[in-house]
Amino acid sequence: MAGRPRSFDRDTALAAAVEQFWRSGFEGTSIAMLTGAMGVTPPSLYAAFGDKETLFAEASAEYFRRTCEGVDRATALPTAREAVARMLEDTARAHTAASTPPGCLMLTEPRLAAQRADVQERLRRRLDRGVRDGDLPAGTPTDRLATFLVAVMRGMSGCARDGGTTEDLLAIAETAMTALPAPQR
Amino acid sequence: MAGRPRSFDRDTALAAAVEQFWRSGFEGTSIAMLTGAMGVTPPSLYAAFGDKETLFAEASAEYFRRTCEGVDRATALPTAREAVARMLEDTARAHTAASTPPGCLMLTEPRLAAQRADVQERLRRRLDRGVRDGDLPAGTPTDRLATFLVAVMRGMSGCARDGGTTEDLLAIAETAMTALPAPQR
DNA sequence: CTCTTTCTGTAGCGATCACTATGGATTGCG
DNA sequence: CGCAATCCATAGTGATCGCTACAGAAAGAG
Repeated sequence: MAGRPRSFDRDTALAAAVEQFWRSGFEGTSIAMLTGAMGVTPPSLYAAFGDKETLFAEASAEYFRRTCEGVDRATALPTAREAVARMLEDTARAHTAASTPPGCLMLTEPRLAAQRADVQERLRRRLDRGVRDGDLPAGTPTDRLATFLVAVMRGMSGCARDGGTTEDLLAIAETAMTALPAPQR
Repeated sequence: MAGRPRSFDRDTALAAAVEQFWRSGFEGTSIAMLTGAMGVTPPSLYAAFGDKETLFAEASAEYFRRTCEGVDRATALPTAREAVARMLEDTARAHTAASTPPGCLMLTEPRLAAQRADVQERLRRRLDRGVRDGDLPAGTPTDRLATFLVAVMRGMSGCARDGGTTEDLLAIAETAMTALPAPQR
């Protein structure tokens, strides 16, 4: 029943694919780049991950999973203001980390609009909770605010890809924070 | 001395190339797509515009020229606040115009970082003038503010590419305006 | 008209794209 | 061991990439 075991670690190879797609996007990444980065020959890649689209779906899902961990940690903070501030700071640092490609795969890749909408929705729900908790004034347009914040994070990603530093992105984050309505008193 | 005249209008063909690059970016646009959109065969394209990089340089320069017209109109407004508001509104409408592809070529294309830096610099200079005119408080971090505003516009472009409406982008613009320091009194 | 110059269309160049057929290598099971 | 199952490496599929050689068509100069 059991055949020859595969000679590479699937999770390690997937992580390499994530980084490659992160760096070059879906269209900019060729199978040859993937096999090189993953240390796997084309037939092994196709046997283990399916075609390029399927591999990208799995890689972007893994990326999204990691992203959501950070988002959940941020949204767990006591106030909406702290949650948003943490989220923007995390974004600034993650997009400019030396150990990973600049920018954000999820915010850059055209075909990941659904993931972006998901994050935006999580953000909006946290803002809604902030309104209920009194962190934000009643009547705060949480939907518009969430749309704005996702746009800002997308801009941060682009800035990082253009060579922007952590400080540049943190400055954007701080400036964006001034758009949050002051807490009700 | 004079040979056979070319059978197409160079400016019209260039405009078609601009739109094609605008829609699909540099890497996403093939010569076949360009020749199709421009109504020109490959040898004519190469004779009139050079290779793909050269054509893109000319097309993006043309796009940039049009963009700067709008930027200049906005920066000519009497106050920095009006200038920024106009610029963001123009951006919201331009990125969602029905007659052109969604989003912005200059803000989306990775290789146009120099043009982005140029616009950011123009914006910063207008903000500096605002400080001198008293439109903005003394000590306003105009450089950080300009970086922020370019990031927001880039986010608006991405939002438009994801299907965002003019209203969505105008909401982002309005929210971003609240990050501008109140005028000195 | 001929000659030169320039443009146009066909057709195809080598390279790379995503992807796979084939055959040998490596495992567990009996 | 033999057998079935699974994976690996070579090599190559047709399609498309950016780009161009070639030959015919259309203009002015003489």
